[in-house]
Amino acid sequence: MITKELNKLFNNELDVNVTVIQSNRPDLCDFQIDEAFRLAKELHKSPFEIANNIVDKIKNIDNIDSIISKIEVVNGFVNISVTDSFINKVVKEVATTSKYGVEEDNKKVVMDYGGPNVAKPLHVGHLRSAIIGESIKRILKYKGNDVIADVHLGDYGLQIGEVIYAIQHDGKADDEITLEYLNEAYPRMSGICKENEDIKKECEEITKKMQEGDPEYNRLCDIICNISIKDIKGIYDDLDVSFDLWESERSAYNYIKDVEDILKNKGLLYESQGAMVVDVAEETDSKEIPPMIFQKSNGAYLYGTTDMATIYDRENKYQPDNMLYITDDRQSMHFTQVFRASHKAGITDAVFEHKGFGTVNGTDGKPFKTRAGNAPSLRDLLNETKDIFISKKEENKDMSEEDLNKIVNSIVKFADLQNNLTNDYIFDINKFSNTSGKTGPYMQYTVLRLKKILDNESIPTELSDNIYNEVDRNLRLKITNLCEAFDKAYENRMPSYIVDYIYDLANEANNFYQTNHIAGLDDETKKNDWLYVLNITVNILTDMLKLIGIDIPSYM
RNA sequence: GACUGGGUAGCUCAGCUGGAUAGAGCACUCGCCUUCUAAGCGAAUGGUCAAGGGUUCGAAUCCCUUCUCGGUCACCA
Repeated sequence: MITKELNKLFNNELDVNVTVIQSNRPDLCDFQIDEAFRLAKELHKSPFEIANNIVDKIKNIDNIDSIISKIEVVNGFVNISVTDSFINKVVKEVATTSKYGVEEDNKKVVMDYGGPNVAKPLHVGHLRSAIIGESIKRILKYKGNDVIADVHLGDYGLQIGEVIYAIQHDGKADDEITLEYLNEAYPRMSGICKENEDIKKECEEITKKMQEGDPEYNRLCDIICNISIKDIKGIYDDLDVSFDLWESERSAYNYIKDVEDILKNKGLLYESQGAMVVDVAEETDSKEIPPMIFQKSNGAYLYGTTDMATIYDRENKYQPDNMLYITDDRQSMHFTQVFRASHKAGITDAVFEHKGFGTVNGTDGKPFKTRAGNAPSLRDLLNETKDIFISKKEENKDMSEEDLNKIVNSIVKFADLQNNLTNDYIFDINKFSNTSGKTGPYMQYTVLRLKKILDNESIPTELSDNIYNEVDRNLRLKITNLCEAFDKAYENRMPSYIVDYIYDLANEANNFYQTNHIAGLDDETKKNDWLYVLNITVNILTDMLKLIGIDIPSYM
């Protein structure tokens, strides 16, 4: 918030455009302006001259002494330090403004994340889409946008055909179709279809007939979906991941015909190698973008078809400004095709965004697999994390399920979201169960111990002009930097910027905790000031943690 | 092969729309619990930012080349 205010103030007064940024040399100053170097060429003057000029102008601003305590030119950089009273003024602004001063936006956004496949058990790969998507959704909402989140189930594809094949060949009665059976049948069939072309063809045939409305296949599909969705909802509930819509591939089938007509009317659909496709290549492409396959040569529809139909449906129902997808980055080609085809067809003019995240790898750097060869289930991972956490301390055995769940979530989410989401990462259960250092539990612990101080005190509403020591000052400065961090996360759709901010703030707060004791303070002003600062710190930490899906347990 | 994303401390990663001395966590070493929760705090150690060249006042960051590891490239999602 300080850089924003200084930028506004300076650019009103200066004849050149400058940008104030956080200092990267805190030993020298609080803020800096690097513009002199850039302007040197433009203005044909030396950077030193320009920097001095900027400083002179700033020094002449009315009442500037109340804001800036020191401003000087060092090696062409303009170094600025602000007064304690100005820091306190901004801390008060942050504390009393709605959403700590984060400015609102008002777009309508449809988000598509989670994307679990019915009949396939959730594995660690699904963790990423769920928690990254959930966090981005909360960030978008916090910014004031109208967000509609759709889990968008994969419930009508080949995997269902494969499982139906298994059910029929295993001679399973309806009541014998259980979650355990599905968890076993899908990976088995998936393996068989890779080896056996004939069986694969049969499964494809079943899939196609189901999509064409075969009553028996659709009845079995219902059974499979009901069982699987119940399980999926249970896990998402535990992860505190929620959706406004539970639409799916299957629900998109209602709109395929409409989209097909539009494509035909516009002459965009044509036959190629037996399939019906939409050409999406553009002249500026640096690589070949193959056409989007709308309908397979055997008549069945694909992921791209249902995605287009879904886009058509969303446009009709919500007229969103943006449609945002959170999936594995390996799907980026698919989305390029779908987005282009949709814009060409004119079924929406919404801005499409695909945020592709990296793959979860094992400690060997290869896609994560258990010894049995399949990806480990999400449920197992969460349980194992919980067990390891409980084993860390004797008292943990007595924690409530609710608190344990909050901690397991914080461990898993904080570990994931602190990474740059576009990169792959190595999944290591030891890292995911770590509770000290840059981890979720560290954040929760920080909040709890600060809260303990506030518990029996009344929270002051006034803040004096004083700052009492360097640690105190650092904490207050960090508080004033929330808006910048938030906006960076918002604009880039990257929760990791918020994670970084929370971690830095918690670090400063723990530093403060260690250095400055409030209990037994005689100086009432100092005590009030510190309570004020700690209170706003706790509030910010709590709210920002909430944005990455982390709640504070009652005790730890 | 084309396109694309990586290669930064022993390990896992930040930093990448160029800025002053490259940062965290884990691990290792040393201090700090009669004072609000030690799941904490402080200090120390650890780097040719894959290699080479270029642009620039300034490069981990931008450009080129090479090496190396992933991923994608028409009927899976």
